[in-house]
Amino acid sequence: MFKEVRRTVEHMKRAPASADAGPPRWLTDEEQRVWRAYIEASTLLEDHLDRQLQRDAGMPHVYYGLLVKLAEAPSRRLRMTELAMSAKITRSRLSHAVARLEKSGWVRREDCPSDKRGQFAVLTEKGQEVMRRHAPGHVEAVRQAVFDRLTPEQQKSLGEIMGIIAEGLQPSETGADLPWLR
Amino acid sequence: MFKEVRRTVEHMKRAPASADAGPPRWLTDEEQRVWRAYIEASTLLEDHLDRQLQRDAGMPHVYYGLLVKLAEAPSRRLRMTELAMSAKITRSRLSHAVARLEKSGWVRREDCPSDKRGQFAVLTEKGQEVMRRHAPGHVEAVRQAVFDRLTPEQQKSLGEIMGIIAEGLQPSETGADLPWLR
DNA sequence: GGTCACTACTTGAACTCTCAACTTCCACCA
DNA sequence: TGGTGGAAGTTGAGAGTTCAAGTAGTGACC
Repeated sequence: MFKEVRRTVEHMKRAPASADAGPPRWLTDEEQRVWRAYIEASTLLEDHLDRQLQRDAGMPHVYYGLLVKLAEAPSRRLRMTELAMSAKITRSRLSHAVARLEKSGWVRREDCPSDKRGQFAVLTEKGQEVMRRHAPGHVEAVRQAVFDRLTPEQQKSLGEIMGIIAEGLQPSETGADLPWLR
Repeated sequence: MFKEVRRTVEHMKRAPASADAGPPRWLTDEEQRVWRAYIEASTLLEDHLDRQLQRDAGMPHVYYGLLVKLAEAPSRRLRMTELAMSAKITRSRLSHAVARLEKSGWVRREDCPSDKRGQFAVLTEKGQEVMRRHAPGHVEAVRQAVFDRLTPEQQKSLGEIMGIIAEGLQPSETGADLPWLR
């Protein structure tokens, strides 16, 4: 992915005032193959699941994920920020999403009694019904695209690898740039 | 991810006229952990790279990927459909994207001499310049988020796994629902 | 050489997401 | 008790994406 760029860059003079840390650590050919495979698979997979869910359930994959989180939560309700955190998205994105899910009748908002700024997103009966109806199709799509194609070792590996990457992107330090704190 | 849904579904009567193929093959707890890790990592990673590139280079990650493809291509030009195929996106999405990249001066369109319906997307000098300037920062971001955290075995594994998934999502059959044929 | 199915690409509207305000409320502390 | 800084959530505008429909050109067949 960076080969041709490197060719262009390598004969370039280092900018004198540049405050970077040494020469760019380009990806090796093998690393490039891995990275390309990742980009292609994740692009195709997200497209595939979005399309399946949009067609069958009338919502994008992320929105479906929000309903799942709510279904898993005690009393099928979660504070907005908790939900954003759990879905790894910004509160703004969530606000818009919940507005739309509310319009579809699958989620409703409730005020938080203990904190007047707070809002709960609550899965409605209609929301549960839509999940019952479409969960099987969705799991099947995930299976076909991912689990049916991987050996148990590869599945284990995938979980470990993605766990490491996810962890690395949400450092515990204060001031970390996490979507739900933006 | 599907546990609570299962709980709701399992005591449900099978719809008599349903034309599905047997009971839903729910994900096991372990599969759910893997899937959740994948969703979280890919969400966070795409957010991270989008943000880095938007801040530094003024474009989203996908658009940057298009410039990379063009930089790698002979004469730094590709037919629209080839580019869409190589980036795994729809031609419509690409049309809009190229329109924007053209407005920024990083890409220009050229007519195809041999097929009057055809268009080339061509990386401009300004486009090459923007890549020279921002490739190092982007590679560094990818390294920090992914390669620096994985062992060589994990990297190899990741490449194989994502290769399998990508392959599975672009079957060679005619009539396959591929984004760039939509 | 006419027509017809198909290919290449674009377009506009509806939808989603980002970014930067903005409102409201909480917690702390003087 | 009355600031004040930060937290919770929303909003609107602009950017990006999808979907369905459109234009225009190709090529194969009769």
